[in-house]
Amino acid sequence: MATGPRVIYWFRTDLRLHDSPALAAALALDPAVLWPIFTWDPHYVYRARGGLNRWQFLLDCQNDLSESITKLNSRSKLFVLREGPQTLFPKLFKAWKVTHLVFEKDTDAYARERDEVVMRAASEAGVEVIVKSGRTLWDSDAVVAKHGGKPTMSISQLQTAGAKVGPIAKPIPAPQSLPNPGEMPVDFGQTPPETEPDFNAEQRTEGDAAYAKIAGPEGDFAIETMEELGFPPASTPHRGGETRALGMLEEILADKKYTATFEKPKTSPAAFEPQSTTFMSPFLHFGALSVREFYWRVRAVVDAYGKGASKVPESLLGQLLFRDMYFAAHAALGYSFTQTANNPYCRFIPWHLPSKVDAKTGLVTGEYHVDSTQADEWFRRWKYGVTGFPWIDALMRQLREEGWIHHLGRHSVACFLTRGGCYIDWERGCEVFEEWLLDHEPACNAGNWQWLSCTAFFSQYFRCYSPVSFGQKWDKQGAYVRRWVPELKDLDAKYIYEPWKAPLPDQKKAGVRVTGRGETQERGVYPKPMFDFNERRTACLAAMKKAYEVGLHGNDDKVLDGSWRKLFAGQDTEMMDEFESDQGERADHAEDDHPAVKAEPTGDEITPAKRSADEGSAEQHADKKQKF
DNA sequence: AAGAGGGTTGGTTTA
DNA sequence: ATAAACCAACCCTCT
Repeated sequence: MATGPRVIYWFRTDLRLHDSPALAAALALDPAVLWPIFTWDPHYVYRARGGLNRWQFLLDCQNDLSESITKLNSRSKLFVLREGPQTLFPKLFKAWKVTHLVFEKDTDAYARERDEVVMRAASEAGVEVIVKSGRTLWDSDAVVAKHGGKPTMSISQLQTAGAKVGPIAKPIPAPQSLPNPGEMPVDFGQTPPETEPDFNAEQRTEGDAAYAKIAGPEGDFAIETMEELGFPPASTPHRGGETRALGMLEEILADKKYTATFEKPKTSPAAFEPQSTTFMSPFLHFGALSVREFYWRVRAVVDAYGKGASKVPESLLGQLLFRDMYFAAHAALGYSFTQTANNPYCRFIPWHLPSKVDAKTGLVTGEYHVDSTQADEWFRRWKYGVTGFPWIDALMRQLREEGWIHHLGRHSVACFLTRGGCYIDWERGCEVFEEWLLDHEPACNAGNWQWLSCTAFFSQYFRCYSPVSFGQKWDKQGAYVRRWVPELKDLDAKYIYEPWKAPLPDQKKAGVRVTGRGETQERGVYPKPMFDFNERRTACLAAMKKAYEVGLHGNDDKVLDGSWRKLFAGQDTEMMDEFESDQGERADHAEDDHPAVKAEPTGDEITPAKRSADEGSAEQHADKKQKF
């Protein structure tokens, strides 16, 4: 056996060979053997929401990386072990006689906990751990330290703190060779994963064999397949991998004008095939593209372009700064950054469908209270793209099928679900994005939902996206809507954003009937709008004004113990209805009150009569509130 | 210290 | 057709 360091390089969200400070540090050890491994972590398989499209994208990234590793050393590849890292590593350290464990830092709240456990085990086993920052422009922990331990809540704060950390590191070239892997005995017992609760059970339709054997079905540490995971095929046309990412980057950079003059607010959310933005975000998420490689390559084009180049924050480089801002905010706050409860920086708004919070841990459980069956119906119609507003429905359908929509499209649907329509908790939308986005990043997703819902980062709640006008501004003829809502593809452009206004002869001519509430899959039927948007906008605006006046934040005692309701007493605006513990009380009034909002188990069957009774007028809600 | 100005990305009406 | 003014008015930073 060769002497020298016996190194595990643990790949996680850094599925690349180029510009990897952690991989460079591993190779600098001059290892006698180096095992590039990936551990199949039950947390992501069962406890985090992950849609088929993102699983496919991950597998693409792993396969591409593995091939690239094999090109550098025909005896090596990405070795995948099917067990949680917390239990696996202590066994690997012994069985493989490991001297060093090297990985890239991950500041995600779960990742930190996981890595703490692994590092403790390494310390007990006498294994040296090397962790290098490589996922962001600046080490997020260093940014936080230079920002007084506080989360970065604006671009200027991030820039100021970043400047104190130092210049953004220049990218490191990919290695030219890799050491051989050592022997890989796995004659120890496999610790079975916790499979309950399983947030992804619904999509696991083909029989879960993810953990059947620690080294995979053939015992060769192969990369998983969708079949092995129990998943049907993904629907997205977008494919992952470092090779693809670097190829796409070259194409972007080749268009110097596009790269240098990019202004995010001027890129169209209605553009498709191709989209108007770079589509680099899913690759950044999995680390298939280094953000510093992206930054410095763009920077070179911008610097050479000279006058006329766009500026931070609208520019391409500005977009990368936002990403670092959210990462540093998350690094500072941990789990509380991705929820309202116990988050001092997140405004409390009494939205419908609030998260259930575990009283012991203070963390959201992944379930929510149905305080209003009407709101729950709106939420489902929003999620599945049958709101009756074509612009919103097109976006949600593209998101579901492809795992990606333009940033401004995300603004539209997020505003619509929260402060500009449904008045539903941003955490509900955040969870749907978590499931469906290829580029889902816990920090960026939560941060952007807070931004759009005006609970943090942004507060001009009177700037409200119209589900009609905003789409029209970008796409008068409605090509985007026709692509994603084919029921409407032949409708006159006059009505494409408001099909309910189309006279019957026009509907007939276009082969569509605008009717119902999206409950049917029938061809040639498109639902009526689920509410009068202008009415809802007015109600939401008034409610936001009230919530801002009350001025509570997620960590306020009154929020955590429920006594916040007193501060909203007697007001006449939209807000969270009573639920559960309050239910005995509300039952007393239920008979003579408003039947449509009576607490019912998941009301799929809301009659039209009920619906009109509950159709969210502020007066009705006021009436109801005063009784309590 | 009060007030102006800025804040990646609104909508509608009027000139 | 484009641009400015208005809508009703948020928070934070800077001077």
